[in-house]
Formats: sequence, structure tokens, C-alpha cells
Amino acid sequence: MAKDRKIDVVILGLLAHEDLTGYDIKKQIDGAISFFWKGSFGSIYPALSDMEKQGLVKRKKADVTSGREKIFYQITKKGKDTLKVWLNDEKATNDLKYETLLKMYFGGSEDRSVTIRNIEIFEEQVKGNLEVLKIYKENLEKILDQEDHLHFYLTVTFGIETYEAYTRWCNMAKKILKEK
Amino acid sequence: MAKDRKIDVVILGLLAHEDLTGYDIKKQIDGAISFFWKGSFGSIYPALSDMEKQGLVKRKKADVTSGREKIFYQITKKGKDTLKVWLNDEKATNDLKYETLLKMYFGGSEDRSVTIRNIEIFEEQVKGNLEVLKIYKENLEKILDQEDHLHFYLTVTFGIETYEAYTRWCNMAKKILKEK
DNA sequence: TACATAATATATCAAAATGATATATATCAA
DNA sequence: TTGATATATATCATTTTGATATATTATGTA
Repeated sequence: MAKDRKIDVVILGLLAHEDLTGYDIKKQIDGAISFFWKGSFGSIYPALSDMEKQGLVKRKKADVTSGREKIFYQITKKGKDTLKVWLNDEKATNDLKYETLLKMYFGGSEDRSVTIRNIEIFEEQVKGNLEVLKIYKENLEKILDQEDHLHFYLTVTFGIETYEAYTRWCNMAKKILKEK
Repeated sequence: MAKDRKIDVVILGLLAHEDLTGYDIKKQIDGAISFFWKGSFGSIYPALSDMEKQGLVKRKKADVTSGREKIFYQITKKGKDTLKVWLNDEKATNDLKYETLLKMYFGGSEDRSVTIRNIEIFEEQVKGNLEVLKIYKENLEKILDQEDHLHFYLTVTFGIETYEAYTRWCNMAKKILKEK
């Protein structure tokens, strides 16, 4: 039956909202979605070609006036159905790979200052993301009446909750490592 | 130079503590490490073969008395050095792929009850993990004096902090989805 | 105006990882 | 003793990453 390729539903989910190029899709994944998902050009472009063959998306020739080639994709009826099947399927895998934590776990016999430095780097990344998410949240609270925004709002609050938890952990971990 | 294969340092980190078989390694990854990392047999066994060729680990013929073949691996000096280089490197990538959140994000026009059901399934998984982590924590607090245990303790508290954040989010999300 | 640099845009590929499957032995309860 | 589950190694197709190649367009600055 259908391909077991997660990037497909990410693309279909984005195209369900508006027509996009492969480059646009990458930008969207690196935007609001990046707090819980990631994807690279190396999977996006082949998936688009393949899904076109399957009839899940279709190419839209863009304005020929500009010399630059630019391929907009549009979701088809079949694509919408595929997306709906996935959305209604209870099955969902949540994978995390925290190299920071891995180093922590294996860093037992190493220089203490390196461990602390690794936590500080992690903390900086987290703080950067947290700032962006809080701006998202503020703006979203003004327009929460629309159904689309409610779901986006919930993913944003998920990010804030988790990043705040990370921040608390960073402070605690640094304190323990410095005093002991 | 060296391979860009993350599973290598996971294996080396585990072997730094004790000699293990490929199967043992998988069990360890699925245990305490599973809260921040994952790995499959399909990457473990090829990595072990390859690292043996590179001289990072070496095979230890196990008891021939039992008919069952069983290959224990031991870390070498070169393997320990490789691990140390990685531990002292500030670079660390933290990737997460939350299909639950992805469905939330794209579920704007779908049946509300499906979204709630997905959150409930996620919540159950989180609660299960949280219970295990809390038992780990209790036991670790009794023996926190040893350096090794301190680092394990920190990864466990990371898990608890994040899973508690997830739980809070689940409650909030369900509430919003039910009342609005 | 010219020039460099950054952003846009598509595409491909080797290497890594997943998830599934195959094969075989060992253990343990009904 | 039969069936189920755990142990143990290995392989493979498919998916994904991360890097690289190539080219155009926009932007800032000298």
C-alpha cells in the first residue's frame, strides 16, 4: 500500500493550507514546526517527485516571466485523503535524540568543566528558542478564535512548557555539578 | 577521518563500563538511555563489526560450553580515546520528532475527538515513563556519592522534568479542546 | 555603478539509521 | 510437549541526513 515515509504527510499537511515550492516547504519546516520536527532537502525533493507520480500532489507551472525555475505544488483529492487517513490514525511515534544528554550520561569520568560547558551551550539554544516561541504565543492569543490558530497555539505552548522545563533542569544540573 | 556515526559513541560509552554483546547493547539503549536516545540492531551489529576492523573494540570469545554463539566486545585504548574526543567536543545535535505534535499541528480541520484521543495516548506513554524514572531517581538518591551515579541521576532528572512538563501540557490541551 | 554576499531554488549522493525479517537456541509455564 | 517468550546474531530495502553542486535573484555597501 502506501509508502512508509513520514516526510510525505509533513508535505501534504503544509500543502493542505497553500501551494508551495520545495524550498518553501523547507522554510516552513525550519520555522514553527522545527520545535517538534525536522526535514532536509534531500528528503523533500525526492518525496515531491514521487508523490507527483502517485497523484498525491500536482505541479503548477509558475510565472514564466521570471527566468528562475520555480515549481509550485498543489495537493490533490487523493493527497487530502491520504492526509486524513494519517490524521485519524492513532499510531504516532515520538523519537528524541539528545546528544547533550548522551554526553552527560557517558561523561562520568571526564573533566567537570566540559560537562558544565555542554549544559551552557544547550541552555543558550533553549533560551533562543524560548524567546521565539513566546513571541508566537503573544501574537496567537490575539487571534485564538480561529480553529487553525488553536492547533498552532497548542504546539507553541508545548514548546514553551518543555523548554522551560529544560531551563529549570540546566540550572539545577549546573548547581549540582559546581557544588559537589 | 573518523566515521560520522553516532551509534559508535553510544556503543563505546557503554563498553567503557563493561564488556557487552550486541544484544546487551540494545537492551541498555532500550533501558535508561531510551529517554533521550534510541538505536536498532540494524545499526548496532554493523557498527560493532566495523569498529572491530578499526581497532576501537575487540572480540572476546565467550564460553564455548554453551552451544549458543555469543560475542562479547571489549573497548580498546583507541576506542577509549575516540570516546574521550567526542566527550570533549562541544558540538552536540538534539533532534526530536514528535508525530503527536505533528498531528496536532495539521489537525486543524479534523474531528476534535481524534485530537483528544491522540493526546490521551501520548499522556499514557508519558505517565508510564515517568513512573519508571521516579523509581530510578529514588534508588539513585541513596547512592549519589559516586561520580558515575551523579551523571546518571542528572539524565534521570532531565527525563522527569520534561515528562512532567508534557503531563501539564496534556491536561491544558485537553481542557482547551473540550471547552472551546 | 559595480561588487560581494546572502537568500532563493532545485537536485543528487554517499553514509547512516530504521524497521522488518530471517534464523536459531534457550527458558519456562500450561 | 507444546507454545510462547526471551536471547542472540545478521541482513536488507527503504528512509533520512548532511553535504555538495549548480544557478538565479536580491540586497547592502564601497
